[in-house]
Amino acid sequence: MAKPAPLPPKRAKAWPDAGDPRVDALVTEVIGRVADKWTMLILEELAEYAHLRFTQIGKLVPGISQKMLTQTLRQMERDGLVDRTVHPVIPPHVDYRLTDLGESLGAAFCAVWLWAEANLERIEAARGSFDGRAAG
Amino acid sequence: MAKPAPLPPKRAKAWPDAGDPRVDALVTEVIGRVADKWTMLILEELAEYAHLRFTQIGKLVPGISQKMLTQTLRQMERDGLVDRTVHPVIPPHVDYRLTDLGESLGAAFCAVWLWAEANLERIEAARGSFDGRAAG
DNA sequence: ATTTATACTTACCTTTTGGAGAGTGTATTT
DNA sequence: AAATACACTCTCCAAAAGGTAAGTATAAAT
Repeated sequence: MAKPAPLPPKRAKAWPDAGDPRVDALVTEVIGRVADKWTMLILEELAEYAHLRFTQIGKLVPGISQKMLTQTLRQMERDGLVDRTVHPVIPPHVDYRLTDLGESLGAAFCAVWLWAEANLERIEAARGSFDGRAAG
Repeated sequence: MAKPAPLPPKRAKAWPDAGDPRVDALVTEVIGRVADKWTMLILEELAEYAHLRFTQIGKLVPGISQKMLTQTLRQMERDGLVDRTVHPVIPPHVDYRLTDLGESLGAAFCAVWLWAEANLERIEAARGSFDGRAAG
């Protein structure tokens, strides 16, 4: 046949419905911004310690560079996830803590974290069998 | 002072505890892999339609290129999130559907999706006030 | 006979991401 | 007198992500 296949019927929805395309685009953008490696790792540390200073976060998050630390914290601040408090003393003293919004994201993302933890073995098994099939 | 500041006390844990560093690293890797833009968008479409073909997904996910579509689907298959069924006919016919693992990730990620949807306005407001402060 | 549908792969090129390392300014510690 | 703590910023460079466009094979529709 040289005619495009029609879409199958939708399932009963178990997912927030894709309504307004502008809202969808924004949601997508927000998720893309928020669901990244460094943001999640910093979020976790701040969820654990309530308030931390710049260099402390740098030590707690393994492998992060100063550049990424600054950049990620600025983004999180801009998005309203963290509060940044500057104490104008010498040497400088800056505290970071989660806002209510940041806490609620932490709570939501917790489910994904738990999923990853709970399904690590299944994922590794799937990869093993996939790679086995591919490589022979 | 020229001595490093000590860490503040930990809070009561509301987060899955960071235990074994190897598990942590794997969880982080899995989250980094799984929580990306295209994976999430494809996941959503497959959650909505149960089974879809390659070009159908391409049309449903706005802006995705063939390359990214193939690449992301392969990764999802390798990680055990989707099943790929090839019908050896001409022209080729390939169906994609979520596995149980994929469905469960969709369920977990749903909370983040809902969070983003629910807090869009707060995020935009935060950005507006941040940018306002910065630009003067 | 030409176009279209299907599900890709491959090669090339641009954009984005991110790491390394040096610089800033001052006060306390050694 | 020299090093350290702090919270960055800036520049340069390498690597990774990702887009575009062309190619593949074949049968059905026009």
